[in-house]
Amino acid sequence: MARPRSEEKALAILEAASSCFAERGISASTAMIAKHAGLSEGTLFRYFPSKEALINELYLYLKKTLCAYLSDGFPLSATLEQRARFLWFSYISWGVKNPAANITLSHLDVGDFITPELKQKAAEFFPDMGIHEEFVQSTVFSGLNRGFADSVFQALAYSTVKFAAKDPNNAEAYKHAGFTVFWKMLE
Amino acid sequence: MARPRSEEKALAILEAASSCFAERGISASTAMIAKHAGLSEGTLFRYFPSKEALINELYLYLKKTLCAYLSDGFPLSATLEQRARFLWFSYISWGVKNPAANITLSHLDVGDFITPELKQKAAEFFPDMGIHEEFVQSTVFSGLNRGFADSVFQALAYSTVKFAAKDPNNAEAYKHAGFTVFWKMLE
Amino acid sequence: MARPRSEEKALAILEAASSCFAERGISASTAMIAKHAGLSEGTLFRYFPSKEALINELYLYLKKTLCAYLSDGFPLSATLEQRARFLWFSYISWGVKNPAANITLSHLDVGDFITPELKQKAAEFFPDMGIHEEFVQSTVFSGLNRGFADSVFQALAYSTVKFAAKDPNNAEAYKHAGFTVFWKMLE
Amino acid sequence: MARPRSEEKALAILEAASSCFAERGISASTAMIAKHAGLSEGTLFRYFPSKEALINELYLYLKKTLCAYLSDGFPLSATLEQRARFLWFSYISWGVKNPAANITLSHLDVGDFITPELKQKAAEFFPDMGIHEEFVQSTVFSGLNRGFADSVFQALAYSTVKFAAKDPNNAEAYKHAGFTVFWKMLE
DNA sequence: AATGAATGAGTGTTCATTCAT
DNA sequence: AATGAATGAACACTCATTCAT
Repeated sequence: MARPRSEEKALAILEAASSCFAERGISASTAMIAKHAGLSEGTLFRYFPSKEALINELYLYLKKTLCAYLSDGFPLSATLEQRARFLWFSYISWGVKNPAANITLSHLDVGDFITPELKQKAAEFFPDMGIHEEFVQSTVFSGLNRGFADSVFQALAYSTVKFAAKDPNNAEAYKHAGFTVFWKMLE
Repeated sequence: MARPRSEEKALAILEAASSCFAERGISASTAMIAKHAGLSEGTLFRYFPSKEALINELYLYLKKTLCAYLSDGFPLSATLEQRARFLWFSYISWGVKNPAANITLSHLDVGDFITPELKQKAAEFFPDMGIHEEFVQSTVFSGLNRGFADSVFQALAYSTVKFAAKDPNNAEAYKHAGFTVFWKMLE
Repeated sequence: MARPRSEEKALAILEAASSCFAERGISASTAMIAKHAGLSEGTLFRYFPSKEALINELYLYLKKTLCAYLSDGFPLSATLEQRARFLWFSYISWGVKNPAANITLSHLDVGDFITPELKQKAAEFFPDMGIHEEFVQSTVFSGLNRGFADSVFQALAYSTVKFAAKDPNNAEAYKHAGFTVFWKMLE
Repeated sequence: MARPRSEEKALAILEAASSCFAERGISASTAMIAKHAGLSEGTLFRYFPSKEALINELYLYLKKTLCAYLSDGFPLSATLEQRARFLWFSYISWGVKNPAANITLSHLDVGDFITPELKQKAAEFFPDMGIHEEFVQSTVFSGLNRGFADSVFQALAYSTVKFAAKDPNNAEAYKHAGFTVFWKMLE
């Protein structure tokens, strides 16, 4: 099952999977995904040996994409609040711009599709923004498993994106409320 | 008269569904659920006319159970902090004692399986604890859709339960961290 | 499986079966039939040992009922045309008054649910109206299996009832057209 | 390119459906049909998206086949009697040669499986043989719904085929008797 | 390398029939 | 005698995966 060369097709499948999973849940069929990608049913399996493998790769792909977005322009040497603010609003902005990706990621993060190992691996993509350390040393989370803060942060972000997307007129209010909560957690 | 329909079996199905959904997601099969409940496949459908109906009833059942747990001993006339504290620790305690129920509820609350109407109905089971109002009028959430605060609260609670259950030695620490965040949101 | 005494309930089941089969085809469920008869699912099987037996008894019941209707007032010693006319218009009248029975009988007569032996037995219920002989000796059907004439007659009658019921304004025209064809067959 | 979808298999399914429906009625299972066609259950649904669609296509297929048979050698400019005679004997001959098709068509024509629209569409396959007009304007049927004449004709033909097939020694006699009735209806 | 036809286990659901009550 | 809960085989249909082309 040597991976064929067309990176473009692999990407098309990942994007199609993201949008199908967002629309129909993880039970969206491989046939539907292949069709959305403009490929035939069998071809999908030349790029991903199984649906499970596709799901895993999709998880990594989405996290990488998100991570690249967050890194772009990140003010590494700014104050903590400035960095946190940048992180938060970038995160939400990505979610609002990529609703399918956001929904799919929330499905994948909540379900049992992704092994803890893979989640750990994905977490490592995130550049050192000097925030995690603050998080872990904050009054609230000090001494606890780093994943806990992540988990709370993500859940907060998913909810914020969901409500901002559903009620665009108040999007800014949701974003700021979310940030307020986030910032309180760091204090 | 024929054998009466047994409430016990309906409960067995609901419990089996909760544990199967927790383990396999909502796509766990009705056959698997029936087997876990110790019944034949057909019997499940005498108690619940469809999988969808089972899911809806399970949602109400779990919310009711949770609600009863929270109401038990609730200090109606205590200070806000005392009430919030009771609510939080009861919530987490229930989740830790009923991990399958907690996971299943998180699946149901995040997915599209339950209609907003049913969610609303379930929300009405909860006794008036004088907390919602504070929540909604708090500095953070004032003016926003009430569902947003709920959603954030629940996400926080689910994460807390998850980590407390996974790492029982530090359970207390997670619970207190979670409460701290919760309380900050109310201020 | 001794037949219980309540003849009334057996009749209720037969009538319910007739109306359910008319509405839903022979695949109407025994549960539905029992419900229409005002009985519980299991009770049906105390009166008829199986669905197949019910179908067979229903066939005989409907044919008997029809036959009694045709016999009522039959002018045994009138001319052939008068007898034929009476037979025809009675037949159609019964069908129009008992649409469910008519539809159910047409289902049973056309399918393979009823054995030829039973059909033969049912045919013998019909009183000697001195018409069959004419039929068999008519120019058209002389020398052929008596069932052939029956079959054609019934098909003609079913069609006539169907169209008369569907288009009541022209019911009389259909009846007379049907009779004309019938009469031509006897000449 | 992958294996092309084989017209042969679609035909095998249609033929299998025809024979299963003839034997067991329209409730014959898709599994049985697939097995008779020498295919797996799933394959049937690649050729026909649902049982209902299969039934509809089968109806059209059988009507088309019958129509092609009737058209072959039809003496378009002969006298009415000659045309009627050709039509009748061809019809019966086709039915006798294709007993399953004849039985299946009779089930489909009498039941509620085929929409009036589809029946209308199938009727249009039949070439203009200049007989319908005579039929509809005949003394007997003039002024009545065209479907009535059709219905009577078909019922007559189905009965004739049934008896001719069951009693081959007298097949000719049944055919001629049937034609006599048909012809009387046209006069 | 790409295709899509073929597969068969699996899905939610129905139903004739049995049997404990 | 009557009930209706319980059953499990059967149903129409889906789908991840394989493989001939």
